[in-house]
Amino acid sequence: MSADPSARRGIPDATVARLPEYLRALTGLAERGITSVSSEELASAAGVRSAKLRKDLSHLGSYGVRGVGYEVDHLAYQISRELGLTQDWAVAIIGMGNLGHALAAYSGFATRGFRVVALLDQDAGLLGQEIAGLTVQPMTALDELVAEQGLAIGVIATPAASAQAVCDQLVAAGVRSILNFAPCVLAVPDDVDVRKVDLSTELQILAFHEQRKALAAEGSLGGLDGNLDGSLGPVPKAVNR
Amino acid sequence: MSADPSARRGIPDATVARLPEYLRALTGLAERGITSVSSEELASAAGVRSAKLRKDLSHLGSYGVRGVGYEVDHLAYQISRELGLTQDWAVAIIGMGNLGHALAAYSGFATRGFRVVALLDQDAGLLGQEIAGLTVQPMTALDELVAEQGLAIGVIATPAASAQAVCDQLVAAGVRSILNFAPCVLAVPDDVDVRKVDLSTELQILAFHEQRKALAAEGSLGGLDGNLDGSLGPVPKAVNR
DNA sequence: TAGATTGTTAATCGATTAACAATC
DNA sequence: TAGATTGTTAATCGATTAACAATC
Repeated sequence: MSADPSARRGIPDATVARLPEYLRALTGLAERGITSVSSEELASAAGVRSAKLRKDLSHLGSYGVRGVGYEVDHLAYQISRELGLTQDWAVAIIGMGNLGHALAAYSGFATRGFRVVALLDQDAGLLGQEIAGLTVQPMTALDELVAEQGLAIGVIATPAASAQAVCDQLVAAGVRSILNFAPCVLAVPDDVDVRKVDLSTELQILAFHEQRKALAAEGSLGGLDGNLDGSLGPVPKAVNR
Repeated sequence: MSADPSARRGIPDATVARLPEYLRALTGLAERGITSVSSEELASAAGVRSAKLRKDLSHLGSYGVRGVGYEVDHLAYQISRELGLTQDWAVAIIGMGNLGHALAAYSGFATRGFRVVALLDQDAGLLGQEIAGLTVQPMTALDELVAEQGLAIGVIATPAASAQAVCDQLVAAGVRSILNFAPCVLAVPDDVDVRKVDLSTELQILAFHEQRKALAAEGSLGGLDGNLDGSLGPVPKAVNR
């Protein structure tokens, strides 16, 4: 009802998911020396419609100036603050296989706001090994990491078979935010947040649409639309063009 | 209106995004020798409500038996077919840094339905190097890969700065499905599909919720809710518990 | 038949969009 | 003031959910 910041209480999930993209776009503008931006320009940089951008920003407060636009630095700061990036979050990566190894070295994890404080593995063979400047530790180090480093986010990069056990240990140690790269569903208490990144799921979604396109192209070879007659159409003989 | 398979024409995006999880759950059941499953059981394995599962499956057709449930193998096959996994899709990974290297070796990419046929890099220094059984090729190999191997899906694992150029080359070569790991928005024609996997975005979304929890915990120390009086509340002095 | 479970309906909820009054 | 652009409204669209008739 009001536009005041207490409306912050409930920012829609869909909006929260887009804030990082807005922040990235603003950072890019700032680097190019641009100090002011309209919703139209910022939306275009972030790949959304301007109406959606303005609606999203309206959930944070009223940080623009009518007739002028948004001050780049100020808006970036407000979004950072809303996302909780004005502090550093301690992150641990668990599972030092190919993926965990790459994540440890990946710069995406060194973004402002996050600090990788530990690399863990269940395999005794990897312990003590040095990766990206950190020494691989056993899972038993978790309690101490939470108590002394304020570990808040766990990244699971283990095989699916061990992911739930690792997750249980994270939760037992007090970690309440988990990023799961293992291809499986994790069971957690209500107060724990899990986000999942799943490569094969993404590929499968792409495959669905790619198949659609291939079938549509096939159909259009014989006319406007192979199914204008209302039939069920041919058995979809998928092709690799 | 009708339940016939021609309703396949428009499967909601939200449903498509969940099909891979259902398929994974069914594969798991099949491996354990289970041949029949109810919507309640399958939903629980996939981490959704049974009503949502039944609604999702109703978009594919009528593959269950009232009073009995679903035949595991049959349903798995129907979902596979719908997702386009009954054929093999040729995949190329572009950018052989840490992440690309890990993706090349990652088993998630070797899922049934996909075949990594090429690893590409712009850096001449990496060319010829062998990774996971494949030789790193230059970007100029793209046209041939599309023509001769039916390359359909490109995975961009380059730094953000080169992602758009790589994307343009993929599109020019005829690739219409792209999985983007670079932290940037890609501009593509309407007929090209881009899905994005962004590690730092995921972390930032987790940070948002983690901050919420920390503030809620702090607030509840002093009573039921620090803002019952309708004030704007204290300046959120974020803490690392 | 009696019991079980699907597939569908209808209500609810949340997200998107276009339009425009407010206002710099 | 005139021009520009925000923040908000209201309409639309799509997704979720619970309930239940259909039916094995």
